[in-house]
Amino acid sequence: MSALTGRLRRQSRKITSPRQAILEILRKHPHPLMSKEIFAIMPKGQCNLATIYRTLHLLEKMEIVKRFDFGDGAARFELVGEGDDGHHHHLVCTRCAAVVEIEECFLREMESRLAAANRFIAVTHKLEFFGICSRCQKRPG
Amino acid sequence: MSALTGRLRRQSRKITSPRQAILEILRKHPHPLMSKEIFAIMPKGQCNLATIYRTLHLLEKMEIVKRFDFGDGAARFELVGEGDDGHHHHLVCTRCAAVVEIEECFLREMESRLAAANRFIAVTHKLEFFGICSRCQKRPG
DNA sequence: TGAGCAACTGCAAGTGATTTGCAATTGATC
DNA sequence: GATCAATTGCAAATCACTTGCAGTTGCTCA
Repeated sequence: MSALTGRLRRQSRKITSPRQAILEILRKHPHPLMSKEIFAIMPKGQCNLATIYRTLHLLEKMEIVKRFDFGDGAARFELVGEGDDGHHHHLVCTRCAAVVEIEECFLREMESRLAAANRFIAVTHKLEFFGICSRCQKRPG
Repeated sequence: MSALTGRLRRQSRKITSPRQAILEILRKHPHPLMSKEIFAIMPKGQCNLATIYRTLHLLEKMEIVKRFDFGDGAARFELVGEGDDGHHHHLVCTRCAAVVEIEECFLREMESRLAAANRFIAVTHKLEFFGICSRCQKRPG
């Protein structure tokens, strides 16, 4: 935690109580969270929703959090580990939104191949898997 | 084209002029198009924007078009070929939005692996590559 | 310790993509 | 050509997210 606040301070950003609260929630919930969810988890009145959006934006730019897109129109964020670039993927249940983190990613090689073949540089990718989890398979609907 | 209208008719959907116009535009532009773009391409007053949204929704449900998400907040649609499921990926320039279609997809095997390992069924995936195209590399900014 | 100030925050209004209620219109069927 | 459900246009409503602005609050430095 102090490492994070250190990074903030180094860029002359302030350690405010909303920011601490947001980081704390992200640390306690090692899952992709939407701004709205962070807001709901947080004790009433501790911080404005707009501030959560602004903070997440800042933390993303500082590479302290990573943004994920599950295609439902709401961005989700996860804390990035020390020395990690946060790159990984998920398997998401389309019924209940349960999320499984996926470690392996063998697409780096394909990135370079695509970059060379199409004269692109700085190629990255976004990949998410979707399906129906075992619990939801048993439920009707 | 008649194959498409046939599919519409079979589900007791009507072949209306807005729908024909939309399908025609998608056929002429084999690239992912946003609703807004389809609206702009279409001769003024030929069809309402809301109708485009509704039509694309319907066509997607009927698997006549496929939805893609480039992470910029606007959905894009492509016509799906006959007998094809439309599954493929793109390499998108983050500066000028140029799009390269990517045929190969070797993730089907990984899908089954993930499904088995996590007890999911009906696993699919969304994958897009992003980078900077050669033209944009030469421009400042 | 406290003055000074840039960085922050809350609030409310604004965006931009997409959806929806409803009354008028229009294909498809007979 | 009548009939009727499917469609459309229009305007208002959503939803996630952003922004202007005036009032706060961490940090720095004397």
